Amino acid sequence: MFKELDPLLHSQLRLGIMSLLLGLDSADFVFLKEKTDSTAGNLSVQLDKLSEAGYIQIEKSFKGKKPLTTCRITKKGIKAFEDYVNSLKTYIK
Amino acid sequence: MFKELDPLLHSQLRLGIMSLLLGLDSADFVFLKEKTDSTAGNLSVQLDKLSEAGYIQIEKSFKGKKPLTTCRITKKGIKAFEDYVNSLKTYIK
DNA sequence: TAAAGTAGTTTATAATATAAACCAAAAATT
DNA sequence: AATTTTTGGTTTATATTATAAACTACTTTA
Repeated sequence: MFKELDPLLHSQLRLGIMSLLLGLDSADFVFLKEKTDSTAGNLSVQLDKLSEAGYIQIEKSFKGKKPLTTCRITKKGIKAFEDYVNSLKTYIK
Repeated sequence: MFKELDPLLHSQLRLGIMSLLLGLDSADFVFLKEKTDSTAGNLSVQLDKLSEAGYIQIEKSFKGKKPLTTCRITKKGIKAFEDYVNSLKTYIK
């Protein structure tokens, strides 16, 4: 009947992050924060969860003197997103 | 960018309930429990929430000697579901 | 008549999302 | 040059949620 919805992706903010990353080579913390209209704290936590699940890869460096957190979606993340969308389709016709 | 996802519908079980009710005139508790593969407790709670939001209408009666809980989606519920699906589309392309 | 099943509700618990508070460094202001 | 503000985050606390467990009331079956 209905397929399970990956709880890691069934979250507004995490889904937004993944949606953005899917269409880009990479995105940094500030960009994601602006596009998802989230608070830094919430974003930080959700990025960690996606990273721990292996759905994204996080690289910390510096841009000049400022910290720079760069995120990329992984193959596993792409697969998970696709599966999630397919599962969703069992609910929305 | 991304539209808000109605938190009342952004829940696996409640979305499943609404999805079922959308395609039927009505459905009873036992039917919904089987189709959504949920526990009675969880189903009871989630039906109440949908009902309190005005997304469904619940009617309690008896079928012979057994209690019968019949649910129907309301116009408001249909609208909310449609809005939810449209919002989702901003995330899944 | 005792045990098991049906159709639920209520309550407790675990997980989640989110915000608030915090930190270190850099940049801007006085 | 000292103080304030901003930037780019992390950590911790809180409120909400989902879920399961426990319970109720009645019915059916053995």
